[in-house]
Amino acid sequence: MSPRTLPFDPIARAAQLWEERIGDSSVMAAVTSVMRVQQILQSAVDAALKPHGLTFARYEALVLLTFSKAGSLPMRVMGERLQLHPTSVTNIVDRLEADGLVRRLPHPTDRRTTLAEITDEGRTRRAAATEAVTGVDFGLKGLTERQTGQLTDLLSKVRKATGDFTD
Amino acid sequence: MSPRTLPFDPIARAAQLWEERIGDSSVMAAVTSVMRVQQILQSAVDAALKPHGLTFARYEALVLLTFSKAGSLPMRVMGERLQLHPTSVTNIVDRLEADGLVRRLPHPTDRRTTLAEITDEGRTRRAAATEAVTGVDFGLKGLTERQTGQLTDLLSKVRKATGDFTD
DNA sequence: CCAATTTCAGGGATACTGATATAC
DNA sequence: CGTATATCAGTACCCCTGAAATTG
Repeated sequence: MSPRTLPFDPIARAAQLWEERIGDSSVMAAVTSVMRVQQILQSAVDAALKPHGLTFARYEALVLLTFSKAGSLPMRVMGERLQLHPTSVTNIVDRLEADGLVRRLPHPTDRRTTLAEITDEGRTRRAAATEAVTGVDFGLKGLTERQTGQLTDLLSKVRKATGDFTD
Repeated sequence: MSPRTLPFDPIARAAQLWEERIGDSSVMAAVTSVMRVQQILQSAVDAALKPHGLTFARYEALVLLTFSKAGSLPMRVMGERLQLHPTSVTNIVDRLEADGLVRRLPHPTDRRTTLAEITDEGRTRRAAATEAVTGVDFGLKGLTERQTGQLTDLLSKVRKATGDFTD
């Protein structure tokens, strides 16, 4: 495996060269930074969830169902909220159902739609997994509470501008 | 396909419920935001690169080689700079070489290592791809230049705190 | 003998396309 | 009839593990 630490900031170095050869580097540096930090967070979260048999995507699905009033949601709605492709929802619910964390139910009035309902075991697993990920701060380090909020705010501007939501 | 736009911010809503049921939500909101924005940027960049037959990972490799003095680097070094697994470097160089954008060369003194050298066609492709990605601002919208810099700074704190680099 | 570099085989995760069955 | 929901088959991409071959 490659050394995990470089003696310089590779993004800052790339930005400098980009500036000399191509042009303004601020957007490129920001985008590359998001990509890299996402990798860091993803691997930290996945490592914390692995002992619980969950990936981040499946964990998010469990959390979403936990927060729903009836403990169940149409799969289409899950896809909307989690921004997942319909086939990805099918796959995630498949795995969760195989592990007994979720149960498929027919929708009471619309027979096209399928509800995914969290099971008792799913709720237990979700609680344990939450302890695991919060215990490592989701892999997020180096920011004050205020800076953490600033990061969320900046990213929400991006999400809003790209049509992720309106309000 | 699900509607691409929700009439509310799903992360803000999740954060509110998290706060009521679990506890402080600032870290969870920031991490979820990074994940979501990364998806948005990745798909925007990949869409811009697709007509040029490149993924973002392969594009980054081309840029790295373009910036190197000799137009070539040991594959191990590419992995370090791009934070890629050795097998991922092999795969990426495989694809680039199959497209004639990169060439494998023996290292002059260390016969264990292989150099990847960008070809003339690779340089041409890299330039065209750069126009494509900068033309859509790498998918990054909604931030002023100053906010873009703030985002990079905040994320660099995270990268440094997690050992991505030292300086 | 041990370490470094690269490759290969194989598996896991997610995203997408296109097609299908069912139901509104 | 057209639309919506979910599934399935197949593909692509990237990551990782473990093992091997070559060389330092």
